Amino acid sequence: MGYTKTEIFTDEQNQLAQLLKAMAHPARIAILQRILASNTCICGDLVDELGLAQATISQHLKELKNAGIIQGTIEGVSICYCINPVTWKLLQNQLNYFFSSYKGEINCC
Amino acid sequence: MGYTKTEIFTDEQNQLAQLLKAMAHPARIAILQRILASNTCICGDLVDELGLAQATISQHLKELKNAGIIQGTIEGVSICYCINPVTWKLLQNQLNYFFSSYKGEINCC
DNA sequence: CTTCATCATCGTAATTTTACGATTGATTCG
DNA sequence: CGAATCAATCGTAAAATTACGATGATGAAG
Repeated sequence: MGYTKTEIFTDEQNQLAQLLKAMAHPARIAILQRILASNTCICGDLVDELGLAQATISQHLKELKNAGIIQGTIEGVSICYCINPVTWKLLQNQLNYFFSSYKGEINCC
Repeated sequence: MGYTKTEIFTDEQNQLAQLLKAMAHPARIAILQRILASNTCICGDLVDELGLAQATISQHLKELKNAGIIQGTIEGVSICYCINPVTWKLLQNQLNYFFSSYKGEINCC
């Protein structure tokens, strides 16, 4: 064992877990905050701003890209990343749905 | 290496990442959905409903509890879990703040 | 007190994640 | 073309995660 048993869960559960996992690292939170803040896209500035090696940043960007949360386009010699609006909206909706199903603390525990 | 360099990130970034990580597994999503659905708390029903071993469920519950997302109280022979309203609200606020800072797709990429 | 039921913990194996140096690929500039 | 720059990829080591059987602890029931 050691791998996640995705086959016993619903597609929705797996998808939400995958999106959350892609965000669940402080470096990737920082990258997303940076992209959200400077609406214009960024690139290897991250290597200077965060204290991580270029290979590591690239790896984190790849994970965010694989999850569909960000997208990148070539901009001359550098690469420009920004939010993927489709996935972003989807994740937002999933989370809204999730949190809205909490009906407050109804005398339990 | 192989460990996360938490010291180079802000407390907020680390905290949000930790909460998301606690949720970022389909089994834990399923557990939370189950707790949210049946507002009354549950226990080892999860072992029957999800297709995972008892030790595995217990481990997932422990992670959710360590992150402060759920809390459990002893209820006779079984244990009753439910949402920790404080952390739940905190996470919701953090995420709302996060998503609200997205200003739509402004011609980039 | 003994047995049963429920859950936590221990120990362990397989896998994944995190991080980085080194290298490669692509594009711009001189 | 050659040098420089930026980013991806490769290879690898350390650590964390996932899963489960076995065992231990605690309270209920007889």
